[in-house]
Amino acid sequence: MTNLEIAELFRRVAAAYEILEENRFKIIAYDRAATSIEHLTSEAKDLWDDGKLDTVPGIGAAISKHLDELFTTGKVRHFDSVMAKVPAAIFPLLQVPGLGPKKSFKLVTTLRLNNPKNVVADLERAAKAHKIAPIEGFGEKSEEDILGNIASYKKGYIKENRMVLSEADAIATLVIDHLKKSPAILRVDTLGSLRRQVSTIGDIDISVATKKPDDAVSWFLRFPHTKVIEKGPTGASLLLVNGRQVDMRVQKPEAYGAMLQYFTGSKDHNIKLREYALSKGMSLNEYGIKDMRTKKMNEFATEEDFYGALSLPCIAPELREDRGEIEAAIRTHQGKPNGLPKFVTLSDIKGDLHIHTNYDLEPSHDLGAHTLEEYLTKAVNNGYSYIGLSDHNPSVSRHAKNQIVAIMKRRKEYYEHHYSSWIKSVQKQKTPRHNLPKIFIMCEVDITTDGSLALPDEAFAYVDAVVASVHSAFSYPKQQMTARVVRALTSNPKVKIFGHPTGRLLGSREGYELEWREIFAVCKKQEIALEINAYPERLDLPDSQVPDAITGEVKLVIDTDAHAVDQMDMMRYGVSVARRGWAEARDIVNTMDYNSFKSWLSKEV
DNA sequence: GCCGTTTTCGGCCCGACTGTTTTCAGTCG
Repeated sequence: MTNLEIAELFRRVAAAYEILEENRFKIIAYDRAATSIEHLTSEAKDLWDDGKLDTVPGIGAAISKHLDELFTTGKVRHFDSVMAKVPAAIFPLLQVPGLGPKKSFKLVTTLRLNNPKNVVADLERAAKAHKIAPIEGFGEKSEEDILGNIASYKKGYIKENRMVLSEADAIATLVIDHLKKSPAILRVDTLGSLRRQVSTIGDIDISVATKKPDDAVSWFLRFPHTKVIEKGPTGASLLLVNGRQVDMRVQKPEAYGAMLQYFTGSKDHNIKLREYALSKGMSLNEYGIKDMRTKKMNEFATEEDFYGALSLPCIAPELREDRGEIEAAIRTHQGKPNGLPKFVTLSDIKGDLHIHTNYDLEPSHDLGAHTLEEYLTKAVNNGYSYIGLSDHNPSVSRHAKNQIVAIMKRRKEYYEHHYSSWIKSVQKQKTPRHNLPKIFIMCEVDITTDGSLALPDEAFAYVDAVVASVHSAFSYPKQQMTARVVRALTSNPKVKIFGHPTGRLLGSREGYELEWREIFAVCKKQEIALEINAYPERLDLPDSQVPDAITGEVKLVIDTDAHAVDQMDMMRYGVSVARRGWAEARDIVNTMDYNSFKSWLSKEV
């Protein structure tokens, strides 16, 4: 039973309780347990195996006992009996936007929709036949809404096209640049998932501090768009030419901090924060903080002041996911250990170890677009001390073993020769040599289906280190996939990086399944770094798994997988992933200076 | 049903929006 299935089960129990008019806090408890299970980074079953289920927030004695039964027998008699008290056809309806337990129950019972398999289609037919409007509590408008919502349900609204971070970033930058040109606008920030640097973004939300809201809104409306979705005194929404939506909210400077905090979220963070505030006699909302005794509302110009009023240090947006950041902030405030992390920053990064040049080694996958010299120039501009040339290995199907060895030898000579020529030419321009980036001759090697590496042993003499990655057969069962990866990671001591470890592609491919605890243990023992691949469609390791890697004492490396020089600037997205995963500079090997990094890379365990 | 830095009992996030209401219930983020 997967975490998502358990969460779904809890939500159904909560819905059944809601219809049965159970204690509403019990309903909330089940909903929270569902969310909590959903957000876990390891399988609940694994935690149960280890007897660690009681560490999961929202899982107490009662639910824990139910999960015992679930993992032992495959079902929970108590849940079955609760859900049997309500019609089974309500559950599919909960997936339709706008329909919750109460409305679903009313519809199912009044219209006698008994078949859970067809209930959505049956409801649609009933709506078209105008059988919904006469039902008590419904009307013409809600009948119409139900039809519209069923349509969007059928389109799969849940997976509706979210953007990758880089796309959202690019759009937001254009809008922000536009807004900053208005004299009425004093400050501009992103909000929501973009500000928290989540891997995928729905709408772009932007806040503006202004004393002249009307001027700010009308200036915003001058940004090129196809449609004004709404506009009012507090903000406006535009549909852009590319089909994306941008919302802008305005607030006066004196109360700007509370709005920024509220709309940055996440929802879970805000809920936890409001609970904490309440325990101190304060009530939070998007306008400020209300003292429960005096009923006085206090306004805050900045987030620092807002959090400060709660006796907390300002929590970085990347951490606001209710993954323990409020508890950590309390400890920081009290001067206790295990407080908020000392974040890694972009300027801590000293090199990029996963770069593809256009040197043609007749590879298994894509070549890069630029020369070694062009990447070196970019590395100078980015202030790097070193780069790693990690082209894909030569194609195995098109070459004999000795040909591959010859290619790798030739390549090493090519890179060394070109690097020394480049150094000489740059030195003629009077740049001191000690500021120039060094190179590591590496290779991104396929992990083949049986777990061997797609590079002959003899060829390892011509590389400093290897990035091992899976590029095929993504649907192997978990055990087999784990054995395959473990074999690859332990087959040669020059394997130092496990590239894009989950294999996911945002919006198009789920990652493959791995027994992570086993992978972490192997990486720790072999001193192999897990890659945080900064490519926006990858962001892999995912941020949710970074804390587990750190707890498992596994080192991380942030790489861009650049196939062109400009892509080296995607490093910041990888840094965001690390920050969201609470990583500090000491957790990340490419924050080391050249000498330390070189000795780490060349250390053979 | 969960939970604890004023609590192991007595609380439990907050407001907006919508539609059907005539003061509120349900849903959402």
